This record gives sequence, structure tokens and C-alpha cells, in this order.
Amino acid sequence: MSHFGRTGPPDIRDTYSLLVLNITFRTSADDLYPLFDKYGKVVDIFIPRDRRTGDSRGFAFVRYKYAEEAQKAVEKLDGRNVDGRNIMVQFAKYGPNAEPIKKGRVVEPASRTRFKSRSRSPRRRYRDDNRGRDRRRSRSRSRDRSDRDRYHGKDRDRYRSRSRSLSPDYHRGRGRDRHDDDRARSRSRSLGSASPTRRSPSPKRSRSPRRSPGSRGASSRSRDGRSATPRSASPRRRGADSRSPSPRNSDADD
DNA sequence: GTTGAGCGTT
Repeated sequence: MSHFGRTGPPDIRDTYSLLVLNITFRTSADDLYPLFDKYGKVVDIFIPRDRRTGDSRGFAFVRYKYAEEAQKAVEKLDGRNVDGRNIMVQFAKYGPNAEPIKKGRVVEPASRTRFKSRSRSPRRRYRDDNRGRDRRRSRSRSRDRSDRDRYHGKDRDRYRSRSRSLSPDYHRGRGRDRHDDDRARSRSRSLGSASPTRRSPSPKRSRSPRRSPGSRGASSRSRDGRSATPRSASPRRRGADSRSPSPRNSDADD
């Protein structure tokens, strides 16, 4: 999804990709376009975004028509303050197909390398030999937290259902079974071989042991539409829910 | 609303 072309990469055959790092998460291609376009003909600008969230990942790719212009932009825009943060512009070493770009050859003088060395933090270390996507996973520590949080939300349902849809191997192996197993184990641990007597901590402290996984499970199931059957659980649940007209209003225990 | 090493989409 480029701002110039809605159909993926326009033409990388005669374009030089530049990698812009350290940009703010709110910086968009439109914000970088005028900056890079000033130093050369920008063919296209692409900013990788999260598939789930859709927000910028913190870096962008700027495609130049000529390497010389790209090189110039790298030297000029590299370290430029954008939106409050200094961006880092450098030639992209890898293409979209995980193929090394032969064109975007880094041609920087030795003197400049030294200059950049002291200007740049040594912490920036390219992957030694691993170029797989594993790095991507561990790349976002903070992002992982967000993703994890999301997994606890509603998005999780979407992924799960989708996974099952395009995962014939898991047609009925993992996923649900695993959940069941987990639940079964949980239950078994609750009142199973675990120490039942020892399981009782200070009774006077445990005032609200209402933390039961059943609540979540029921909710999840409802979403699935599998065991909707409100009729089955109706009799019992209705009684509990029907505590509204309960004559016990003096019981302010809760 | 947050975060910060890094390499990309139809």
C-alpha cells in the first residue's frame, strides 16, 4: 500500500530503496515525502504497519529514482529531526522478497564512515548472521505487551477462528482441544489430585472467591455460538440471576 | 494515551 500506488511495490527494478529508522510512530509517508522529495525524485514511500493494529512500526521505506539522489538524501536527511526525533536514513539492504538489493549499494567514503561512527550510537548493531523474521518477534518488546493484551481482548476470537479456517492441520487437533485440556487440568487441579485440604487458605481473608474461570469460559463459548443453548443453563442461571426480586434485601453481605 | 531495535506492502 503505497501512497502512490495501491498495488504493492510499483517498480523496484529502477528504484533505490532507503530505510528510514527512528521515526515517530505518528509520522506518515506524507510527512516524509516533502522531506525526501526535496533531495531527489521520490518514486514511492512505504511505511510498514502492524497487521493487527495498523499503526506505524517506527520506520519507513523511501524509494528514489536515482541512487545519487538517494545517497544525497541519506547524507542530508540522516539524523534530521522529524517530529521531535532524529530519523536515520540508510540504504535498504534487503528487498521485500528477502532478496538483497544489488542496486542500492552503500557507497560512503571511509572518512564519512568514521564521522558517522562517532555520531551514531554503537548500540545499533546489524544482525550478525541471522536475518530471519525471528528478530521481528523479539524486536518489539513493548509491542509484544500490546499484542499480548490484545490477545486477551476480542481480537483473539478473530485470529482463532481464522487460524482454524486456514489450518487444516489443526482442523480439530489443537485449539479447542487444547483449551479443553487446559480447562480440564485446571479443574482437576482445583478439586482433583491436588491437596484439597491444604487448598484452603485463610478463610477469613478469602472474602470473595468469586474468581471462577467459568465466567470467561461461558462468555467465550457464547461467542462461538456452539453451546448457546440458553435453555440448558437457563434453569440454574435464571434462578441465580433472578436474585433481583429476592426478598433478602437485608443481606448486605455482598 | 503508552513503546524505540530494526528492513517492506499487492
